[in-house]
Amino acid sequence: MTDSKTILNQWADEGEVEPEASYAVDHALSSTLMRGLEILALFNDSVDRLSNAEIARQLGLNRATVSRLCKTLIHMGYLRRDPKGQFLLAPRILALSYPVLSATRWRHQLVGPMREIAEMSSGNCTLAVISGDQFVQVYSVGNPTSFPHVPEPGITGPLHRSASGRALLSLLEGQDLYDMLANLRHNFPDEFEEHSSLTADAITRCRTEGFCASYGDWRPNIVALGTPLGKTSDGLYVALACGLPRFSAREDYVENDLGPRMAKAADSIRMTGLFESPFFLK
Amino acid sequence: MTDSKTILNQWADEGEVEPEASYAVDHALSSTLMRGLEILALFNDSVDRLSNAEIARQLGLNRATVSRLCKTLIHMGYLRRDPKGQFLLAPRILALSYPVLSATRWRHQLVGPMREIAEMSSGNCTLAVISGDQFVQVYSVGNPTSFPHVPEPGITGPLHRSASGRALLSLLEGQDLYDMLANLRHNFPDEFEEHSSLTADAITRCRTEGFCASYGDWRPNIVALGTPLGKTSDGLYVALACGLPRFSAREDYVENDLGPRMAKAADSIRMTGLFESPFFLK
DNA sequence: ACAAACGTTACGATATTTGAAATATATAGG
DNA sequence: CCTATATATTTCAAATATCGTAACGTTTGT
Repeated sequence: MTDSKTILNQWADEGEVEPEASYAVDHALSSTLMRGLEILALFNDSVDRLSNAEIARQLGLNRATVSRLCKTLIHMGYLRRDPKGQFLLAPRILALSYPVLSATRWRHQLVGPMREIAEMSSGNCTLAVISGDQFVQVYSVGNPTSFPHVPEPGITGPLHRSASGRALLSLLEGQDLYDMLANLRHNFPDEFEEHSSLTADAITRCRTEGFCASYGDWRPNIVALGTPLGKTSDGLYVALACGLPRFSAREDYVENDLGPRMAKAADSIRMTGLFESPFFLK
Repeated sequence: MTDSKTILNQWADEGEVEPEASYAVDHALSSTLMRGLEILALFNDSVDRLSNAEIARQLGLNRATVSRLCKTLIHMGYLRRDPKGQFLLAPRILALSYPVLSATRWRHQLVGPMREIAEMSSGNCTLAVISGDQFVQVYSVGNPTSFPHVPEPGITGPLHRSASGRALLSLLEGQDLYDMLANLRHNFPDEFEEHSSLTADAITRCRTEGFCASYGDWRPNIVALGTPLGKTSDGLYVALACGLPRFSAREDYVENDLGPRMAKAADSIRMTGLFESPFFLK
């Protein structure tokens, strides 16, 4: 424990990441565009429709401003209105994602192995990549009904607090990892501290044993295993994870059976040459 | 043929749709936001990376402007740069889609029937909804490798020139259909004329026989069958389609075997009560 | 029926965005 | 290797697009 703390501190202890930026309004950025995108990002799993006033409240904007921005978003086809006048995301928003999906054709080759993992864990298996300081789920197989959330492409989550995320972090090397951790610490000061030793352990474990486990660190009722895959030719870091309901996950089984098997699956996926091997395996 | 022309003309012949708008800069819309979104929309199946200059050229913007907008998009996490400095969509863009996908939970109940259709046609089966004047594919099953494109959520296509689109059009009633057709004619004058009789026939056929066929009207080498499903509780029009390579699609088989079977499949899907039945079946 | 909350439009002030020009960096060609 | 061309970013002042106030019309709820 002290050991792992030390490792993490070594990596990302002192020093401000961005001396002053990030909260101050950066005059090199376009605030109108940001606000428009922030409106789109307000929608999520549980909030699928929003009123003008609600948007204004949440973003601290004037109602008139929101009205105009939403009108623009509707004009562009990314928003629609329900009969009551509330705003909804329009399906056309999927079109923005299409190029990302079609650029990850390699994904299809992982369907087989992922199915196997999902079956052997009686849970689901997901594929995630790093985007910014989050992981983004790109694909998933398995039974969705047994989960509190809907595992679909586009779910995002914290890199330092989930099995997927930690497996992804383990792929970062030297300065890259340092920067990312510093960034995470900066953005989630409390949370980061709370999970720092678990995160450090998980990273180390991914590198030595090929997998890591999270017992509800992110979604309370889900036990997850993560395993790093590598980096694609266009620079995406990729990891696999599998998740199962907490009640059906005996620790002994997870650590000594499922974990090693996932590591093995990852090994054989890497054999295909789809990814640049992690630095710690070279 | 003259018959079908008449039908269509009846629906949407004379009259300008929007007296003057649509090309003139609408001062009620936010141009900065539009430009930012237009940048994201430049990416597609074949164009996965763009330079600043290329973006500026395509959108007719100053390079400095593009630089700032892209910086903003990167800051928001929706764009990234490759080693050469070119811009790429970041996976985080998938996160915008997630609420749309998770809102269409009913989709999971169609997986079974869709698999069957894909198998019996030795092609693929796709689920599409209307968004604006396009259809958007929401889900697909089947073998992707035999196709020239990658069938993934997010593909968009023309409502008047594809089996999916025509099946969706058949669901629109009265004024709604009239408006949509007028809109399509306005946006694609030549194309619309060229396909008008086929479109009219297809709509009629969907309503009477439950399906329509397109022999390469959209993707030249693909024969597609479309069948209307209905309207979801939150107002989305939904249709199924199946596509197969042209060479393996004998017309007799398509018309007299596959088509009726798709119509039958659609019927039994409608029995589940997931959708509000089409007006022409009430 | 009234009050309160909401959504949209108009309009003037102003803050944000824009494009030109300059700088810096990269790429290609001779 | 150097020059020439293309590209990306920054600065800055001008301009204009955006914002918020206020007013209006609607809806909702008491």
